[in-house]
Amino acid sequence: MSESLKKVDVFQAIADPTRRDVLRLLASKERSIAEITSNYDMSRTAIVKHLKVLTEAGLVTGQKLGREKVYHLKLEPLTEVKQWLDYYEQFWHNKLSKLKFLVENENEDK
Amino acid sequence: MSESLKKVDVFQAIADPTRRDVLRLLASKERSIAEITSNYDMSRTAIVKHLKVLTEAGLVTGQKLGREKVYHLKLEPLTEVKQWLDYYEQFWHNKLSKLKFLVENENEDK
DNA sequence: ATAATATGACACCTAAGGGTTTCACATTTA
DNA sequence: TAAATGTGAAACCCTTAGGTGTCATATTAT
Repeated sequence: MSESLKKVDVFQAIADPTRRDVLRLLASKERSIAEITSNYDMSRTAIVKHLKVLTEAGLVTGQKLGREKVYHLKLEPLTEVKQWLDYYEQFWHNKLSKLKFLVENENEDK
Repeated sequence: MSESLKKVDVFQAIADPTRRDVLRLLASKERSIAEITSNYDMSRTAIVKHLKVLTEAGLVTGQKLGREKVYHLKLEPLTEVKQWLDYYEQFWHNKLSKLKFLVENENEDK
């Protein structure tokens, strides 16, 4: 038993474009709430809510340093997404290469 | 110009557990709406809505055969997810292998 | 022809998601 | 110590998500 207090599903956490963008921001370096917020055209409160979701999904953690709270990225939960994707990769190589060809060359069955 | 009429983001489409499960069902074989519905404790109408979302994300397609409508899986949109994940894999191998070790062996920094 | 089956199309409900503003409090900085 | 900065927390709003039930219609099966 460990790390299982995730209140938010990682798939749900990454469903929102803003949240994916925040992850991208934190990938380069850790940032304070104010710093993150400065990148978006929305209120700090809204960003904090997104950070809460990301935190509960285990994708970020925040620690207080003085008066600011600095968030950094945590990649572990992405393994779940990767594993989920891996399941479909078996079909990928069998079918997708063909399908992709068909799609790119459009309506073959017309 | 092709396939770009996706009204629903693939990340949003896979955010719902039921929808991920429907994808899993369709991975084994194509199924009619009634057949899909029989696997869940919810109304056909609800399932149809999920199928609509999946369709608009490009993850499934349905074709009418007689009086039933048969859905089958389409994997292409998952490439977007895969690419997104790949971006983070650069950190994965650098940091995650270590992190994973730390996590699995719990609180090292205590 | 009739009955059973499968789906389509609505109207409707409730909770949750994503956003806002406002105010209070803690911590720096001048 | 006074002002500025960064955050926490609450109340509120609107739209959408996910679900329901009902009725009509098309297609099989008896």
